[in-house]
Amino acid sequence: MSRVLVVDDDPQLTRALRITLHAAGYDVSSAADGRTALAKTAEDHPDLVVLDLGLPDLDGTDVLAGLRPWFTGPVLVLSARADSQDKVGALDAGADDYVSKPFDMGELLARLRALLRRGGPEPDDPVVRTDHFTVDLAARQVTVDGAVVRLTPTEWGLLSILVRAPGRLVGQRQLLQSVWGPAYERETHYLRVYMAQLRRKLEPDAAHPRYLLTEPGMGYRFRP
Amino acid sequence: MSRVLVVDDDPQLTRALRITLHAAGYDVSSAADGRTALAKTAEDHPDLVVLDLGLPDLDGTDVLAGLRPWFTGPVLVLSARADSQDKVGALDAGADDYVSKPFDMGELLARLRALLRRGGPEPDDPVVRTDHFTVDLAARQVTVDGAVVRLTPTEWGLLSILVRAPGRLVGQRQLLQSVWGPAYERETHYLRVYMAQLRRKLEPDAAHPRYLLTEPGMGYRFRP
DNA sequence: GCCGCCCCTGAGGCGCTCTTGACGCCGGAA
DNA sequence: TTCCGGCGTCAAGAGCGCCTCAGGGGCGGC
Repeated sequence: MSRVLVVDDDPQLTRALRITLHAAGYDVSSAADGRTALAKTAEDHPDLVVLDLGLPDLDGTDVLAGLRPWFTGPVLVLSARADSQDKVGALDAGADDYVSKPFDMGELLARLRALLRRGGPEPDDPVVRTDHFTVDLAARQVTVDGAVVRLTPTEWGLLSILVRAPGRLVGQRQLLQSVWGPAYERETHYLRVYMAQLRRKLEPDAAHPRYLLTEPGMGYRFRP
Repeated sequence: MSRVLVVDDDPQLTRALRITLHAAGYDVSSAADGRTALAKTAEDHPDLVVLDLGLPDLDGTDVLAGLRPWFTGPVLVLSARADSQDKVGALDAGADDYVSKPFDMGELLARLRALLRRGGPEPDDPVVRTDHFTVDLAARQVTVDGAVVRLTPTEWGLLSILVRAPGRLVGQRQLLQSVWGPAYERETHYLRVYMAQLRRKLEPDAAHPRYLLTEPGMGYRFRP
């Protein structure tokens, strides 16, 4: 999960942010003044910094200036001042967003999500490779030994689910629900037919699958 | 110089934004409703979209939904509503920033700068070439074997989306949403008619497409 | 008002995909 | 051993998606 550094000198607000962010699934660290903030950012390399402008030792803009030359992640500025002039200053100093206090926690979280979505880490390598075939999830294309192989929509639906959970067992019910819909939970025969087709198209030896494995009574598993 | 698309149904505000943004050095185009917004974005591919949520034809969220699958630039949402719930909804629907009306023009400009700074320079090669035809996305012109070919607006909308995602499969829903609007998601027949026209105009052998490929049941793909 | 272009709609035909059924194999339980 | 449930394979029909061709209607230019 993403790591967030909270910089604020108000222990109460810091605590509230810690709890909320942690509950939202973030890995949180904090700093109470500007120097610590700079040091911790250099040390931890967080994915995002939440920066309060009112700090005891340094002006918030100075922290921004110290951060920006080398820190490439997004910075969200918190401030008690709602003046447009302050916002413009902070944004032009390198902040990516500016939220005035008091703020709504839900909105803050949404803004964090938006920032992380954009700047965030490359969303998992969308290409899955094995020794015999590759699956390009973004382009929706499958190649076997370098040659493009055409899949039907149903085949693709099945394969993409399995491939997105490499090594993990995917239950039959889950596969049927995702590909055919909730009404088809019991049609396990469909799975057998289409898994056979996928194996014929992808496996080097369809009779002895190396990548698309059956877990009898449970479901199927993609082994990279 | 960055290109900005302003989507708003209030002519007065649109005009004010046009003037201010132009004075700030941006290249501005505008749209007064959702359908036009989607079409213009697909055609012009601006660097940034300023989107008012209150539009006459579509809900602003629908426009966002139609944009997001393929438009990678930042979207700044304008809205008369300051409710946190609305902000969260828009941000999670894919907006990168949210500004409530009335707003300070200086702040808006600062936020635009912040968004564009992060989005970075668009290294998009505006000319796509194949052995048989050339698509100039900036000039909106297509040449086949050196001769200029005229496309209708709908044909161009379709082609430009496909050509901007070379090698990638583009779903029929996404194409219909982007070119015709969210209400036409099911009209797959439109796609067939216009793909046929594009093939007649661009492909060396329309009956056996080399560049504009059909993926039955899923969508279409441009193969460079 | 007339004309041309563009968009939408419909009918027909074809190929392919999904679905369904029948059958054999295998391992475990009775 | 026999029975049985789960799995894999093969095959065939129904139905749907796709392509082509053609025509009507709307809108803007002249």
